Amino acid sequence: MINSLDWRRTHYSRDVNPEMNGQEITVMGWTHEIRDLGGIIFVLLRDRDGTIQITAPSKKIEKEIFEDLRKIKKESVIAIKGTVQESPKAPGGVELIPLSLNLLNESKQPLPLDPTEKVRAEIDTRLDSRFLDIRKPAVSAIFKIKSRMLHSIRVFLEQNEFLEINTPKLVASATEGGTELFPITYFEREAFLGQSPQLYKQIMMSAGFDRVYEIAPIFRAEEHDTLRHLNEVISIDIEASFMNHEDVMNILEKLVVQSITDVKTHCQDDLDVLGREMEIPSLPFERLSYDDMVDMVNSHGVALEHGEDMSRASEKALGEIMEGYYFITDWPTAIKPFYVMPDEKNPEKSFAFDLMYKDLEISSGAMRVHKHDLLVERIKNQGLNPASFEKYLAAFEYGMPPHAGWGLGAERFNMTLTGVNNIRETVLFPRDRRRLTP
RNA sequence: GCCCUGGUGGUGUAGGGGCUAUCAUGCGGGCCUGUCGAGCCCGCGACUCGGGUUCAAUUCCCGGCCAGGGCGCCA
Repeated sequence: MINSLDWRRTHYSRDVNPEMNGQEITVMGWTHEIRDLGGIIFVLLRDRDGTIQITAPSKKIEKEIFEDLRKIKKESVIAIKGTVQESPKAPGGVELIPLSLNLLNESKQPLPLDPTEKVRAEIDTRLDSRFLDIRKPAVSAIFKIKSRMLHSIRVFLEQNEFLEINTPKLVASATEGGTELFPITYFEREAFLGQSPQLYKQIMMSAGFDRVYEIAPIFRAEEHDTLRHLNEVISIDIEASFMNHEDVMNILEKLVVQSITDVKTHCQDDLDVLGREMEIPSLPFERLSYDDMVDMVNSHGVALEHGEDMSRASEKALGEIMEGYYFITDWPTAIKPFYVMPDEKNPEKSFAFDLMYKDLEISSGAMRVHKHDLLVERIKNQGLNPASFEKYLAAFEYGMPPHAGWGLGAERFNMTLTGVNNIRETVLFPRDRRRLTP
């Protein structure tokens, strides 16, 4: 038996088909299952995209390979050189008859969880041994979809003339208000992990980059403990000049539809593994005003005052009424951040919107205040100190164009694509209230 | 942060004041040439921690730790 990487993979399991009958190939991966029937051994070799059956009849292969094969432990890393054999009895109508076996690395036993899922493990156990958990097709499917989702979003934004930017995640100020920040030590000073690229992407509007996007982590030190919050998530942010809230809503809904279409086209196998039937939503998404939303929630038996932010109960009620993706618009100015532009005709209401999927908020955005004096007034009204926004406010004094933007939660969007109900499922190594490893 | 529930072999579970602690999967060994949740036989492996009640605690009580669920928080 060989034990070093002096071969190279010629095919992934999914590339092998019955038409390749007789061809000699090399596959590499993990031993998913081993069924030793005495005179014949079946090994399921799993790689990134599937499995292929290695079939070893004792009479037809070298005795040494046969003996080595029967000793291999589950989840070991192997490479097999073999001959493709068309066979109606094999899964997928094709199997590989081994000519040579290369044990690249043996796995310890017993395993901390079962990658074949005969016995399911709890999320906590799974996250502790995430490397093994992700070997399961139903888990890796989520991340292949996430990869495609992010790819399609980048393609869409580039097609629409957005420039990718990178803004700092180490920030000085804890004065943006709202969420709790994670304090860190920055040499002799205190600093924080960034909660949002909001202020920086707005500054870029003044810098003349009139369409920007960033896909990057944001950090929030909230002690929340729910299925839809984490302390580190990926935010997909855009900001665009010479646009209002309607313009960026149009961009957002088109982006969502294009991304769904792309995932459906390229990740059908992964969607199948997840048992996910994807429908491509039609455009435009329904626009529901905040006031109408409150009335609908109330008439569904859940109390919500006009002017109040949504409770979980009201989100759930709305999720029972509304289908798929929809916007909530015309939010009360008072419950939105200072940089959101009030409607000049009715300053109680703002040009802010949320994008919902059933009962889950996946994005929020707005047309922004671009006039310096109004912005200062809004900062004061929210009990914040304009002095701590000095560097941000300066960008508004020398030609800040009107602009709008939004932030889309990558994991929450991924949840709507994959149908998983725990946001932890959509992050390789999630960070929540208690978990900081692996 | 609040409320509820739980913590039993590697994993997932049943149970319960004293009995060899149940089952599945797994792991180790054996048999088996078409398995595909393979099958059959033999074996291995566990009561979260501290304190209390009791003749006796894995079981009851209190506390800690950890986890699951719900809510709150989430510019």
